[in-house]
Amino acid sequence: MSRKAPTIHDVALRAGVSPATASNVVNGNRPVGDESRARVMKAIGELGYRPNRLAAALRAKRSRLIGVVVPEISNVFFASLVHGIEEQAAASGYELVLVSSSEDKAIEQRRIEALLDRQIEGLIVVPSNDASFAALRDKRCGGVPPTVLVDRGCGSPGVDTVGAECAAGALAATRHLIGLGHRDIAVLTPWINLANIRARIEGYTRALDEADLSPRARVCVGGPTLDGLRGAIEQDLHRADRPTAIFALTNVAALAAIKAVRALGLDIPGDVSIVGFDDFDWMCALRPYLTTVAQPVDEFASSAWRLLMQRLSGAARAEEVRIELPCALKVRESTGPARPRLKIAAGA
Amino acid sequence: MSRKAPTIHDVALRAGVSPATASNVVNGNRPVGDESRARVMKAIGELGYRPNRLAAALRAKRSRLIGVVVPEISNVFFASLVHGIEEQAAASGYELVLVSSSEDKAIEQRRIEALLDRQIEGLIVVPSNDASFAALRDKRCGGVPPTVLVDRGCGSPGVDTVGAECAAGALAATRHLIGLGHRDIAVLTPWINLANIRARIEGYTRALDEADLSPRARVCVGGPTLDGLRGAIEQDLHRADRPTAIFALTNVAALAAIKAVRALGLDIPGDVSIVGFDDFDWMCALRPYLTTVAQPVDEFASSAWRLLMQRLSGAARAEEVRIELPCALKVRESTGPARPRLKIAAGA
DNA sequence: GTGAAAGCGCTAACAT
DNA sequence: ATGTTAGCGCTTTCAC
Repeated sequence: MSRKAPTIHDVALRAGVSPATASNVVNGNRPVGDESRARVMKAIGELGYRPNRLAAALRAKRSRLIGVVVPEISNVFFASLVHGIEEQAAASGYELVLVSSSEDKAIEQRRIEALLDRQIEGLIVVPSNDASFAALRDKRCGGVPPTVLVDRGCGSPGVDTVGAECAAGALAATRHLIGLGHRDIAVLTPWINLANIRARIEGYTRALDEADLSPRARVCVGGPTLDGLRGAIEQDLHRADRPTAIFALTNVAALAAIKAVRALGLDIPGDVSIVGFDDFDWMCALRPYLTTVAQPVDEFASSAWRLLMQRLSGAARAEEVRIELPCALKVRESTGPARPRLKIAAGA
Repeated sequence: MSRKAPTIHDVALRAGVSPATASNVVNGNRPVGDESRARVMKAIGELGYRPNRLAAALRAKRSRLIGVVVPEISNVFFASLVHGIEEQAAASGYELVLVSSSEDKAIEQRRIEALLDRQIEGLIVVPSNDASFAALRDKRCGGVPPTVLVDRGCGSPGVDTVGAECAAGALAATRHLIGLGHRDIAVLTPWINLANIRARIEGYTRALDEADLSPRARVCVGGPTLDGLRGAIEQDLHRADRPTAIFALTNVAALAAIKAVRALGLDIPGDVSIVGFDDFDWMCALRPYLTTVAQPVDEFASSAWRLLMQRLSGAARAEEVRIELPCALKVRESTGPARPRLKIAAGA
């Protein structure tokens, strides 16, 4: 901050070449003679020149900035996703501008506008709702940069999407529970208006159907917060015909289910079996290790990046690409055979 | 992307005012007459004008971009920190450019250079090592923007820092263990060359001293990865005089300790008590709920942001500010009375 | 292979 | 209160 930083002009001056040539050795946009190149390199070293990427971006209309939008950075799932994306970005000479929507549609729109104003070249979004992207596109009349939707909004028309085979994952999980003898299986979910969640519910429903258990389907909706989810499932757990198994459709829902079951003094999986969603280290550290439907989050990140780069390089086909990656059911300790319900001990 | 976006020039033209006036209604830098203001607003609406923040930043030399550097985004602690910072940034009209150092000094330097090239106005860094910032400053000969170091590098000269009272936290944790009758308490840590870690070790050592247990101090160093940490503590656990308690100095170390103890078929806290570091939801979901030293991560974020904004506004004093926030020992279920060691069951 | 010149879109001086 | 002008630092025609 002492005296103002040298510009490419200074470099050119010192090297006795034109700014254009200096620029060309820095960016390799066009061939440069060995003689000139050497002198420019020398000048750069002596001056400690660093290019101003802001100016370069303005002129070249290439910011090499990618906007990343997630509902909640502190959610392990999204944090892992961002981690994966950042790795790719660093390797490709891009930087990430990260914003959070807090699961709020209005905030999301506002934050995305901020990203667009910054001339980001592309967008990777876990939208707060399935219609987010369509809304954005409508408002901007098509003036939206290449975008990839991840985890949510999968299959939206006109945009590349990456997601999991949620229905299949949920089907496997529910079958597992039914195979264990469970007949009262509750689903715990933050909401039901997202397609990926609906797919999970559909998988659940299908499994129930197969076993003629459809009438016993029950879905607890608790909102995005831990407390809300916990409250929702606790209510269900208080009923006389309380579920003997809970299928939590997100990692936060799984946490909520565990806490609720504990709070009632019930045993996992003795009284209540639990299947979660997503798979992270802490889920198999303390007991019981959680049975869960693992989503391939690293592949989410790499697929999303690949798709985005294809769009940016113009190498992509006109139609949207829709990637669906398989989930893996990890059977661990939180699920066990169904047992007859005991009353909750008074005062427990 | 259809036809090129309107510029402030177009707005001015349509409103019948000068670009300067249009700019002034957009930015409120100088007062504008009601008449002109209204016409500019109208033009903006009709054209769907959005300012190009890249150009504005270049001209005004104010990017309103803050660089954030963390060792590992997927680590819950850092993810929570970033979450907190992003909230503040959004509220203050800034955006965050997020990079990860992967705990690697060279990568860190490279990524920070990339941030500086983008003319970020400030830097919030969890450095990969205590000397990172000094190295950066040396290399750039003072050409470094306002910076706040968080979690690590606390007390570094010439830079604002935010951290926890690690020694006190560790002292409390170790006293708790000693009070439970433990005499062989191992520390598990990724490394010992970071000041915050050394402070934790110092707190541990002090507590040992108080109880005349100094000769029994043992520190297992396992590197940053879960597997490395787990391997390190497993070795110690295999010894005949294995520890009856483990004090893990990071959340990853805690996870490693738990996994290692489990793998040996030992009970927590029956055979081995564990105290962790940091506090997150999953730590008190599955059993046993983890006793841990909680760092006030949200306050880390808000303090760091406040400090940075003070520097940016010039409202800060010349000397560096050093903030140390208290930790809280959360006593839960993973710590219990020391019991005589039993042999590890053969074949377990 | 190299240079001269024109701006990217915006805002800060300096006018009035 | 408003307009005019210059130029942030860079890249890119277009010449040679």
